[in-house]
Amino acid sequence: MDMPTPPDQPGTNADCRKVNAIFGRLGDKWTILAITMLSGQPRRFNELKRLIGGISQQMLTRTLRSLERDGMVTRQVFPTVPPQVEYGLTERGQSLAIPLMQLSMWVLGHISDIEAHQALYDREAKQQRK
Amino acid sequence: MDMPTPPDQPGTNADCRKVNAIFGRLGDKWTILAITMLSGQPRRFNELKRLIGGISQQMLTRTLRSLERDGMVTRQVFPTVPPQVEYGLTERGQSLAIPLMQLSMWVLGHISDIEAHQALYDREAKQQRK
DNA sequence: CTGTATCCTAGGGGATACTG
DNA sequence: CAGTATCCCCTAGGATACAG
Repeated sequence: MDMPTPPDQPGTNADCRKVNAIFGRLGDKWTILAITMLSGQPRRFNELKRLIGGISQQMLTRTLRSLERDGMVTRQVFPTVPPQVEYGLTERGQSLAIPLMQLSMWVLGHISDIEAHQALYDREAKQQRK
Repeated sequence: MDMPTPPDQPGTNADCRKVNAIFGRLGDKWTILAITMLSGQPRRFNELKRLIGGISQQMLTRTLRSLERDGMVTRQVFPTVPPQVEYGLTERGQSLAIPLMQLSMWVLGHISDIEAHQALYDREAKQQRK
């Protein structure tokens, strides 16, 4: 019984919020790459690391943990002598991969146009201020 | 003729990189919300601000500038006495909105499952360590 | 091989005040 | 009303060292 009006901001539709939270995940530096590399076949930790390329051990661990927490990825440990851990997409992870790939395709199809537009924009901006 | 092997990291497919870069944009705190609010009809600055809710003036400006730079959004200034600026989606912006909405639908359809899985995961993790 | 613990930095993002 | 300029904080993410 405290807040008169702003308990929930105007257009802050709860749905939009949630969607955005997940997009934040997907948009982080490695998540999409990881999902992509896992679609099709399960992969071992270092195999993933090589495939992704440029990711630090720690970030790969973090990324995979988050995905595991979301139920997107399974983690199976084989207690062999040098321990092996295999990661794979869950059903949910695979179903996510579908709209994800569609969006990826859109980006790939438009990326050169976008980059051209950025270059143009930057050129105009530079001229304006000097 | 310099670099023997690592000029481009292993799996660092250039395509994946580019897709990821755009996803970083989409995943930032406000971009998706802004695109969503602009789909359907153009909006004025403060109108957008109200609709989105919780966004600072500066972040709205930055977000819109980025979208403009990418050619997703148009900006039209009406030199009225209190200046008015209207933002709208370009054709490219509208075409992006399509796969974006599909992904949003996926998230909305799975968000409760995901949250449940997270809660479960957190509970198990907590028990394990204490 | 896989994972955790530290430490550190760059930049995203908020608040506020000021301008045309 | 729309936008810029400052200042400041917090956290994503890298490097490194260590452990099972």
